Amino acid sequence: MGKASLHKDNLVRTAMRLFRRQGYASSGLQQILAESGAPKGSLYHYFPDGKEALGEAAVRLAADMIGRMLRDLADRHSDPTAFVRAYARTMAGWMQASDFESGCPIATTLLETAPQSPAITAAGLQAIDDWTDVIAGVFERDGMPRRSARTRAGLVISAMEGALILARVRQSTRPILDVVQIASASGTA
Amino acid sequence: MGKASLHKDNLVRTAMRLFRRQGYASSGLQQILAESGAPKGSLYHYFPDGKEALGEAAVRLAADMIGRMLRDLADRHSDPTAFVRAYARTMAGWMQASDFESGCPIATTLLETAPQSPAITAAGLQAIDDWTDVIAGVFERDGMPRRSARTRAGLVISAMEGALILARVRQSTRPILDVVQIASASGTA
DNA sequence: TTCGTTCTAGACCAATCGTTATAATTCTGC
DNA sequence: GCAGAATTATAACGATTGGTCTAGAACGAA
Repeated sequence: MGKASLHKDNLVRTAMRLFRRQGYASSGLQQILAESGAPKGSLYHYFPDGKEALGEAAVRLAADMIGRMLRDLADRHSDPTAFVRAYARTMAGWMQASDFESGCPIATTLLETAPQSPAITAAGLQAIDDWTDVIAGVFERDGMPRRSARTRAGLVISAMEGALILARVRQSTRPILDVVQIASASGTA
Repeated sequence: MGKASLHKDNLVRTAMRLFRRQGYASSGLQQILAESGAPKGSLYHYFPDGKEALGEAAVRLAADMIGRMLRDLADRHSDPTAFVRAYARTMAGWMQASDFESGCPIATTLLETAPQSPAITAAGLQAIDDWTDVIAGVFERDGMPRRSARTRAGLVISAMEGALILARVRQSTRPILDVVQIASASGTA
């Protein structure tokens, strides 16, 4: 047990990478197969429901990755501003490392499929809920009321998602780093 | 003169609508042709460079639409918070009217093509620059220094782009309406 | 009417799309 | 070694992809 099927993992990882860079529809199963190194016949064995199931798995994997990263940062930073700054710096680093070709690993897929594909949309919803929990927790821990903390967390996610779009178009990490201002702003009426 | 070719306009309009809802790669030229009502032979007559040129035109049309809307709201609202609130309400209305199927008319296309396609990326860059000008103008008019105003405008755009993603996934206009808080927040260190 | 331009139809291209079915292979427990 | 399950290869499916080419229809000006 625990093998968790190397080939299956490679398929999902490769799908995530390609969906992130070039989108869901543009990434053919052939390309995913080829770049993952998984055997041709293994795709429909591990994913009998085809591409949509692979898309869902890719979104779930991405959600886990980001979620783990956020939890790690939340453990190391009690101050919300410092936390969001670390978050922004991490994403900016990824963006730069990809030469501004890869942003959020779920945004493109979701925009192409939500809400038409229930499976992928549900996976995306869980991802956003999970991230919201973590980020709101940091604000709450700092004394912010629960409801405000969740709204603020949503704003951080929105701003980050948008910033990852602007960064690719502008070919600059500036929009990403500016997101930190959301954390330190005072609440509104 | 000024006919501006009805068929060409219909092609671009239809392309914008479809790219917005289902993405750039998922929208075939056949579908665009069919839904636009334009003659089959007219596509490559008006767009000899093919789909990419159509994508660029769609992005430019969308940029114009949003730009005009923003300028109209900027004329009617001198208070930045009121302006962003009106902006958010407009976008929320569109989102709801489309049954949460259509968000930003350029985001999906850009995520699928930037920065690989220089033409589409350039069109997207101009769009964002234009919107930034309008929004920053409202903040400046309210007394905010120019640099801060432009940064804040970028945050509003980022937050709105991200909120349009979250809205589709959540099937709720809440994330969009929350963007107004960006306008009324105090600046940061 | 005639000429030249603008526009459109239609056939066709090779390539790829996601998917299915069947058969062969490899692995695992006994 | 044998049986059965898990995995993989291969071929083919119909549909569609974006793009090209040629022929001709519709048009405007002289």
